[in-house]
Amino acid sequence: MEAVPRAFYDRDSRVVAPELLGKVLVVGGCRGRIVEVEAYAGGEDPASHAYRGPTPRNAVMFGPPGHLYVYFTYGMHWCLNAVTERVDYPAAVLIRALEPLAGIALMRRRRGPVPDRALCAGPARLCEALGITGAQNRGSLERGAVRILAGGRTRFRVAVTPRIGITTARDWPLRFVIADSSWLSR
DNA sequence: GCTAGGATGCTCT
DNA sequence: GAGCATCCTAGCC
Repeated sequence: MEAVPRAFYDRDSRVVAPELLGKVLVVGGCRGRIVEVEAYAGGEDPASHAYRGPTPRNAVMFGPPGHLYVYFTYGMHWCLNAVTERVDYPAAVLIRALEPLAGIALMRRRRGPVPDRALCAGPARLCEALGITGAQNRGSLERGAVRILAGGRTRFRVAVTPRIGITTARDWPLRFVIADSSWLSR
């Protein structure tokens, strides 16, 4: 199946985020359906890493859409974003949970003894399950080692909630989930 | 089932 | 030096 084209990402992150639901993320032999995302919306979003302007860490958010923004947090965890919007406008969508589809034995080995329900239910958990680290930062989602495929499920109900794990702009309704999925982070 | 607290180090002030 | 887009374990219902 074809990867989602760059033009898909070249739109408002609040539009791209719900449209990523149901699509399939591929890394090597591992695949998972995207069931939970959060939008981080450019310079006007005080919860965004890019809110205070460009830094070495967030530089990729100011670059072209359709690339990976992978950052390290809490001293031990990696999290994965898809960069959206035009060059110089910093926005991204955080991938928060996947429904494991393929490569599940490898995911279990990487994650250790956790129930399958927790394999990819959280932004740092899915990065560990898929072997994603800062080495993948700036990679192309269209041509790189980590890709998102066009197509996927489209018949499901989308629920919108506040974002998780932030303190500023906590109430903005920018978390999107497949409502009846049993693979969500909470 | 639930909550509280600790791990651990990079990033920016 | 403070804060962090998190996760896991221990302890207690």
